[in-house]
Order: sequence, then structure tokens, then C-alpha cells
Amino acid sequence: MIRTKVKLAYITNDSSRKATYKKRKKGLMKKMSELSTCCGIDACAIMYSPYESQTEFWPSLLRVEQVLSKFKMILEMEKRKNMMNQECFLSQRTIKFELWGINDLNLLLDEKISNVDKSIDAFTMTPLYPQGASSSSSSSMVALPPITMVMPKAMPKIGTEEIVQSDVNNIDPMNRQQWIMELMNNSNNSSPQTHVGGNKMMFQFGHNINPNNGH
Amino acid sequence: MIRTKVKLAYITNDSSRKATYKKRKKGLMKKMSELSTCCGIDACAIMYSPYESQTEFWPSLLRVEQVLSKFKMILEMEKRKNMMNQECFLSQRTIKFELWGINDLNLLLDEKISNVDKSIDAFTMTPLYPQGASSSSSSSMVALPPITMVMPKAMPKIGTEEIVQSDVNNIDPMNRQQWIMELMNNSNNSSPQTHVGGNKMMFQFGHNINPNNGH
DNA sequence: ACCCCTATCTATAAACG
DNA sequence: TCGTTTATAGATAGGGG
Repeated sequence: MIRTKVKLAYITNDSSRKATYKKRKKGLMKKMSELSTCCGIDACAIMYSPYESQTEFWPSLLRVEQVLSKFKMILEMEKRKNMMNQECFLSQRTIKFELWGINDLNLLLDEKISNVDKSIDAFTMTPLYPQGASSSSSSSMVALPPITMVMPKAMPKIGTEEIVQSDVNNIDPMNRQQWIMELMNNSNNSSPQTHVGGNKMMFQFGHNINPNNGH
Repeated sequence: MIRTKVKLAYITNDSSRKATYKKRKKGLMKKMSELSTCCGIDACAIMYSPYESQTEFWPSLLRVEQVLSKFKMILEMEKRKNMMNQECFLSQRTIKFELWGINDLNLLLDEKISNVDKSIDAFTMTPLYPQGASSSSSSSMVALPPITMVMPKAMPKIGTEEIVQSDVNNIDPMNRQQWIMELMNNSNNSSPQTHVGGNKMMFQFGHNINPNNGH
């Protein structure tokens, strides 16, 4: 029983530190859950630590993927908007892309790649990006591997949470962890991987677009 | 004073929901801080919500960048290991790459790119990178835009936290938020952006490799 | 290692300025 | 809309099984 006021210091005893970690992690998850419920905040967590053998996902790997997808999508749209405000360097078709969410970037990149493959001159002389940040070709696989891996070949438009979810559901459970890793990694390698060791922990929260899903 | 037992439900009153959000977010950050200190867990958070105008980073944007960098690095190395176990599809040089941390992916990707499209690679010389990994500067920007943006041209090896930190410190404060967005986004666009709107919130925690940094 | 217990500390809802 | 207060619900360290 807490006779001692919590000393805010690193717990040197290994077993008690691990016990504390587990307890407090559980408490933190509960706090997240409450915040999520009470305030309509969409929340998720990725945790890896030396105290657990497996990377953990809260509230579930599926939810993590959904929240990260939404996060990426919103940021991408925000960025796209900013770019458009600065200069309309892309044709009207870009506006259409905006509604698609995540996949648009893939398509955009593929388009660029084909342009590059056709002509090196086009690659160098046609700055698709401002600030001379020219984009390279064979990079489409490089740039968005997780999306490419996850999405069906038909590449449906993404405008709603449901589609993201259904796409996520299509992932082989054995490859899900890999999927989230890719999302964080910018990696282009799609080698299957069932377990990811490490010693970190990560959380994500987000606001529910539809707050009445559950309450 | 908590006369009422907390009703685990969405708070319909806007102002009280916002107040609750702020209070509980603060409490959550404190819990994170304690967990970090007591258990040697490296932790950070990204928060965006309708209740705050700006995306928030905890404990600081710098720390978020560091933790995410370390997270990426560890995952990448882990993946590399797994790939090597499954098939030695790369030469011995890959082992060397393992020690490099984040940048290795850039180099590896560039290698593949050069194999696929030598003409592009030949065109975009100016080998800024060691190991003859004839990296087209553009492609590496695509692969790891945040890192490429951040790293000095000399591209030092990454094996320690300190290097990551120093690299991160070089970022223009106005571009930091953009940097973290890129890290999450797999995007290849480096258009500057100082404010990112949105309605989400995100946290990351990780184990301190060096637990005695501060306690 | 794990769960349960409980005294004690901590977080926080509501009230108030 | 904020900060401050305060009583109460909630979290949890240390212990025992």
C-alpha cells in the first residue's frame, strides 16, 4: 500500500520496475480509453518495451491501422491544400485526388514515375514540386509501400472510414504488424515479418469524426 | 468536487467536454512522464484535436522527432534482420548497412533503383553518399524525405541517439512540424508548411536506451 | 511469474472567482 | 474562457498467496 509517496525516479529493481511498468501502462490505457469515450477522441497506441516480448497495439491492431490511416490522410490533404494555396502547380485533376484520401499519393507517384521512365529529360526539366524538390521515379514503390501492399489492385477511392477499414481487414493477420511498421517506416521492402522486436512504445490518439460510435 | 461517479459517456456539453479534454490530456501527459521516468521508457506524443488549434507535441517536437527516428531505426534494423534470416538476397555489404541505422535504407533503395533504371541513376550523379551507393539525390528524398531534409550532406553514420539528435537540431523550427508529418506520411513532397490543421492526437512512447539520462 | 488486497497517494468534476 | 479550490473517485506500491 502506497506508504511511500511516489519517488519520481528510475526504479532500479528490475522486477518491480517491470511490475510498475505493467500496472502503469494498464492505467494509461484506461485513461486513454476514458478520454476517448468522454471527449470523442480517436485514440490508439503502439507499445514496445523491454518488458514485453511482443509489440503491443491498443485498443487493437486494426484500430491502430485505422487511426494511422486517418491521420495520414488528413495530413496529406492538409499538405495538399497548402501546396495548392501556394501555387496551382498541378492540373484540375489534383482536386479530384483530394477527395480520395491516401491512395491519391500512390497514383500521383505512379504518374510521375511513368513520366520519368518515358524520358529522363522530363524527369529533370519538369519540376512537379516547388522549391526545386524534384521527385524521383522508381520511388513510387519506395514512397508508399504499405499502401501499395495493403490496397486491392482496383484501388477504390477512400473517402470514408469504412473503406479504410475494409482494406485493413483484407490484410493477412500475419502481415498486419508489418503493415503498421511500413506505415511508420517509408520503407519499400515488403518482406513478410510476423514479429518485430524492439524496445519502444508508441501511442496515437485522434478525434472521432463520428463521436456517437459507441456512446 | 467529484460528487458524481464518472459516467463513462461522451460529454455532450461542448465547453465542459473541452475542459475535460484539457484536464485529462494534462493528466495523461503527467502519467506518461512518470512512466517514462520510473521505467526508463522513452515517450512522446503528437496530439491534434478539435479542442486545440495547433497540433501539439509532447514533451517537445524535438523529442517527438528523436523518438520517431529511433523507432524507425529499430524497426528497420529488425526488418533487415528478418529478411537476412529468410534469405541472403543481398551481399555481405548488407551486414554493414545494419550498423548504419536509418540511412541504410536510403542507400539500399538507391542500389535497387540503380539496378532497375540505370539511366536515371547515371543522370542524377553527384554522389553525395558514401559506399558508392550512387544515390540520386532526388530518389533518396523520396524514400526518406524527412531524414534527407534533416541530415547534413555528409550523411554521417547513425548509430547513436546523439547523432539523430544533432541532426534533428538542424531543422528549421518552421519546418519541424512538416518534418514529423513527413515521417508519418511516406510523402515525397517537401513543400514547407508551418501549420497543420486536423483533428487528431497521437502519442509515442519508447524505452530509453540510456535510462540514466535524467534520473 | 501472476493475481488480489488495501492504505495511501493522485486525478479530477464541479463550484467558484 | 480561464485559474483555483476541494471533496471524492480512481490509481497504485508494496505485500501476501
